[in-house]
Amino acid sequence: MPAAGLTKRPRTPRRRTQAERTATTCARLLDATIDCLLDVGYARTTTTDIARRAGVSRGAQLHHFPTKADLVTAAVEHLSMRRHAEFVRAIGKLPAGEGRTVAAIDLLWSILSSGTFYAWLELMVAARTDAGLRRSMAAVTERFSQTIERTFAELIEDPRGPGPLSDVAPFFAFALLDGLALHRIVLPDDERSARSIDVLKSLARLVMPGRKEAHDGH
Amino acid sequence: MPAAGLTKRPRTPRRRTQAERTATTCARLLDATIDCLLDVGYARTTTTDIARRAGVSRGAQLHHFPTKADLVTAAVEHLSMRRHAEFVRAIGKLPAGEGRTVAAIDLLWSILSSGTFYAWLELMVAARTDAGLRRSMAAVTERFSQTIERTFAELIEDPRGPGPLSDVAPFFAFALLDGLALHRIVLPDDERSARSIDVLKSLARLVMPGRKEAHDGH
DNA sequence: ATTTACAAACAGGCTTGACTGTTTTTACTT
DNA sequence: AAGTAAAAACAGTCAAGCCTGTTTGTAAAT
Repeated sequence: MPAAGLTKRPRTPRRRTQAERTATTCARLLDATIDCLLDVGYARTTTTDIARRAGVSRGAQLHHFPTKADLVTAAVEHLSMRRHAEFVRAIGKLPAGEGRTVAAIDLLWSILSSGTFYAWLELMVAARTDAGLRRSMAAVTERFSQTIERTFAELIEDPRGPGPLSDVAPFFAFALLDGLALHRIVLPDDERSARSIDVLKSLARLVMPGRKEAHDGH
Repeated sequence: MPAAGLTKRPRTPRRRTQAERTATTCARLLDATIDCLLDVGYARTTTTDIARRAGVSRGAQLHHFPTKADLVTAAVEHLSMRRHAEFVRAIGKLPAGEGRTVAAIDLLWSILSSGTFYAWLELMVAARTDAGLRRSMAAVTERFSQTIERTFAELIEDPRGPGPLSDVAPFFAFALLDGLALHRIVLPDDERSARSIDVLKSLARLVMPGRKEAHDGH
C-alpha cells in the first residue's frame, strides 16, 4: 500500500492520455503481428491470434484496425522502422578506418540474420499475390535499399571518385545476402554461404582500392 | 447399345489400367497445386480449389492424398522434377565455345524468371515454419544446387584446373540471382538488377581466365 | 456531453477431413 | 478361359472447427 503523503497524483499509476493509450495498444498489436509472422508465417497468421499475443481484446483490435489488411499494412510500416533502427544502430558500431568495407558487409549480414529479415520475407512473398500489399512493400523495400546505398556511399568513399561499379555495389551485395539468407532456411550453417561472403568481401576490396587496405591494422 | 463389329476392344477409348489412372489424376492434382501456389500463393491455397482446378473430385483427391500435408509434400517433389527438366532443357541450348560462361548465367537467370522459381519460393517460405516441409525442401534444394554445381563444373572447365573460387562460384551466382528474383517481386525491370547481372558476368570472366575470352566472337 | 478506447458475444462463410456409396480394375478359382 | 471376389479409383455430401468482421455495450478521456 502506498504511503499517505503523495502530492497530487492518485495512487493508481496515472490515467493515461488517449494518445498514449492508442500508441501503446497499436504498438503492441503491430509487434504481435510481426511476432506472429515470425512464429507461424503469413499463411497461419490470424487476427485472433495476434490479439491474443498482444494481450489486447478483440474489440480494441478491431477499433484500431478495422480489417486484417489495415493491420498488415500498418505492420509493414512498423517493420520498416524496426529495420531502419536496427540498421542505424549497427552503423554506429562500424569501426572507423580501413576495415570498414569488410565490416559493413558483416553488418549487413548480421541484419539479414535477424528476425526482421524473415518477417520482411513473409510479407514480400505474400505481396506477390496481393496488389495492395505489394505497393506497400515496394515503398519500404525501395526506401531500405536507398538507405543502404546512401549509407555505403557516405561511409566508404573512394578518394578517386565513384568508379563504374561503386553505385551498383550495395545493391549487388544486398541481393546476394538476401539470396544466402533465403537458402539458409533449409541449409543453416552452410559452408558455401560463409565462403560466398568471403568472396564478396574480396570483391569489395577490389572495387574499393582507394586506400591501401591493411589487414585490420590500428 | 454398342456397335456389333468391334474386334476386341470396346470403342470407348480403352480401359485404362489402374497405374495409368493413378498417374494421370495424381499428375493433374500436383500440377493444379503448383498452379495454385503461383496464382494465389501458399496462404490462400486450399485443397478444394486444387481439386476444382485439377478437375478431380474431392473424393479422388482425398483418396490419393489423405491430408493437405501429403499433397504439398508430393508437390514439392513434382516441382523439383519440373525444375530439373527445365534446367536440362535449357542446358541443351547452351552454345559451345567461348561465350559459355556468360550464356550459362543468362540461362540460370531465365530459369529463375520462370514461374517455377516463385512456386519454389512459396514453398521455401512456408517451410521455414513447418519442420516436415522443411525437410522436403532441404532435400530438393540441395539436389538442385548440386545439379547446378556439377553442370557448371562440367561445362565450364578451367584448363588450368579448379581455382580457389571455382567451386563456390555456382553457389554464389545462384544466391545472387535468387536475391535479385526476390527483389523483382516489388521492383520489376529494375535497372540495378540488370547491372548486377552484368557485374556477375564480368566476375565470371575473371574467375575463368583459362581461354582468352573474346567479347562474343564467332 | 461527446468522443474515443476498450470489451465481448455473435453470425456468416470457408476449409478440412470423415463418411457413404458407386464404378472400374485386378486377382484368384474352377 | 470364364466367372467371381477383392481391392482400388472415384464421386459427392456432411459436420466440426476456425476466421473474419459486425454488432451491441461499457468505461474513460476530452
